[in-house]
Amino acid sequence: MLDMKFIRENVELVKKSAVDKHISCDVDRLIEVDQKRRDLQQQLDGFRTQVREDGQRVGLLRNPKSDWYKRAVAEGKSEADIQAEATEVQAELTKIKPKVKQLEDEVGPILEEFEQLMLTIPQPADDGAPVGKDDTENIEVKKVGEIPTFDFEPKDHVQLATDLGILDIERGVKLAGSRNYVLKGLGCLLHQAVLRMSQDMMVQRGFTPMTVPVLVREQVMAGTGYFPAGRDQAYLCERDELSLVGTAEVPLTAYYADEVLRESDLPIKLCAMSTCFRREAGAAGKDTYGLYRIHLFDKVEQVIIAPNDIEQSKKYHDEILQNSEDVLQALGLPYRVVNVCTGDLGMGQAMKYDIETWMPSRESYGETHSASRFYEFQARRLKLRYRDGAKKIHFCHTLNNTVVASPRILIPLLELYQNKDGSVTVPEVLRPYMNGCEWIGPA
RNA sequence: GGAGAGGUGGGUGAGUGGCUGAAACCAACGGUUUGCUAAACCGUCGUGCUGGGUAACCCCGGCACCGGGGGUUCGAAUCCCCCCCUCUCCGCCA
Repeated sequence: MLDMKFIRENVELVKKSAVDKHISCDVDRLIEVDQKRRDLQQQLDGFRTQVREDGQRVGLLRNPKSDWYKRAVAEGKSEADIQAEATEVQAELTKIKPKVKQLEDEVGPILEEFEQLMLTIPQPADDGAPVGKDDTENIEVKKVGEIPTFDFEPKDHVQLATDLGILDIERGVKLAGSRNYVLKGLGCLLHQAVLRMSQDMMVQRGFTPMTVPVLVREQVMAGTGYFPAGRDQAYLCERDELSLVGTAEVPLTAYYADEVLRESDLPIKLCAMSTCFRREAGAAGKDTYGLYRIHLFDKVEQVIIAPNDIEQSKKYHDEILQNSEDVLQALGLPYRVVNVCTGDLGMGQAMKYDIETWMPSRESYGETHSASRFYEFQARRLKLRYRDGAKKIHFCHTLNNTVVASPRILIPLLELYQNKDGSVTVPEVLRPYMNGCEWIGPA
């Protein structure tokens, strides 16, 4: 969410940035509703002032112990006069009541519309983000690692893992429909090893590991920017008014919502391993093969809650990017980093780096990580604030990045570590997490 | 699921119809005192929206907010209704 004052003063900029992001929103209507809201509020405030002041007078005139009453008596007014005055004032206020009620009825829907509209205005992209229409216009920032060549015909991860008996897509679909799977045996252990290794790295780097709810309230989804626009992407448990999160970013970022932190508490660095649920609505027919686009996966996520300072935000953005790069380097996977263009940025993101890991079967880099910086966008929605040394309150800045998401990361991992005989070598860093297992062979 | 208690400012907690946006205490911040620490004393100390003046940091007003939403009343933290949440006991399950 943006500051309404900022929107009022930068209408054209806000409009343009929405166009650049390919997000439709009605800024003109917002300006209109805002004006109306302020006009009505002022009228209403005027009436309320009168009701308060005159109402108090009634009370004082009716109270023989009050100064007002004594003063009136001193001025020679009779008991009857005083009571008559009170009754008169009261009668006037009774006449005002319907006017107040009418204004209140008018302002209610306006306020509601105002709030709804505010939620649809995207965060303008940072100058550092390239302007572009979609992911084809993202700009490569760097490439790390060699793309290996095989001296045999490599298998894709589905073939490979199915042959090894560590992946069962058919029965996953039987249990839960398309885009589901079952990892078994060493496949399950490999999946968990990647997650555990990554989490340990984050803990070593000072991130507090958390176990968080993955079924959260509406406000938490809206606060992080996933609702209302992304509603169709979430699994809703409507009976309980809760939604399954698509990422632990949601509960982590909202953890301190509605609170005022101390500046000395910042930055707050959190990470969480959680299951992620995604409907993938509108993705029908896209990436239907294998473990790339699935409804349920596990992910270690990192979140930084930072002070309201653009330079620091940029610094932390680099930091969370580096953390994830280090995970890929530890795993020995070749990847590249792209600066995501405006057309591919989400609602609240000012800037985003995606990390794409080389996936032989796709003959391309595939997105495995997404490092976003939001400035105040999420914090405003969440009322996530801190008090500085001068006791002034500011909204925090928030950032997040994938540490590792599995099984998607198993696609490059399995494919790149496969051997001619159909076995897979376990990367060294993962072996301690797999009881020393060095090698996955046919069952 | 049943019974009871309760939700008030950063915290504890008073307040049952009227100068109460809210006592007191604690924490925090500023100051005095001080060889250091500590203590004592004085002062400041909610948030949001909004109007106006100098408009960067500032100053003066208005309104809203005492879990949420409705209602009664000239006037509601205080009375009534609905909902949510927390705690305790019982039951049930692990």
